[in-house]
Amino acid sequence: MTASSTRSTAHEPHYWLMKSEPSCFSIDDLKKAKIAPWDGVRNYQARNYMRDDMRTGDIVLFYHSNCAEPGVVGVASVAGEAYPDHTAWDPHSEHPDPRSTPERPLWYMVDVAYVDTFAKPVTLRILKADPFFANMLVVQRGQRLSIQPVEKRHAKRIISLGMRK
DNA sequence: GCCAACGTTGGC
DNA sequence: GCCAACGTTGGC
Repeated sequence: MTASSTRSTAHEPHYWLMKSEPSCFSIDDLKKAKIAPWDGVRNYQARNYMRDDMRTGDIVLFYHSNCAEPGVVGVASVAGEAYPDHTAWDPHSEHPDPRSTPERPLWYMVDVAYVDTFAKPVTLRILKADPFFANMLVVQRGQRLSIQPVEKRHAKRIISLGMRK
């Protein structure tokens, strides 16, 4: 084990669920963009996941929230490690925060790359109805965190459900 | 549109 | 450090 190997060698990807309101940024928007910064996160826990725990190649379950059929609609991947969210110090952005400056960034983001859109969305209703998913964060009452770690077994099952015609 | 649950703010 | 008030999230 060399000093550089901890981060630079291939590792088991981690799995994440990332929420977006489709009226704001949908999986179709990501498909068109191919790769996009996940900006605007203004929650410390979600920031910490992006800044401290996400690695290039991690798998993202793209979740549509606050819409008619909330649920996982496709797959993306983390395209690079976190960097300062410059929209925070832009007073004209959607989520300005004057506490964050280029010298002392408060908020961070990662780039996310489009991978695939599910043939059939795996809706929150489906997840809640299946005991296999019972301890996923997203099905817990009152869970609002917009970026959540997901167990590999849950991610694998959701992806296989979603890909099924 | 309603509203419960949550995270943050700020007075004390 | 407590906690009430407030703004936000997000399912329904």
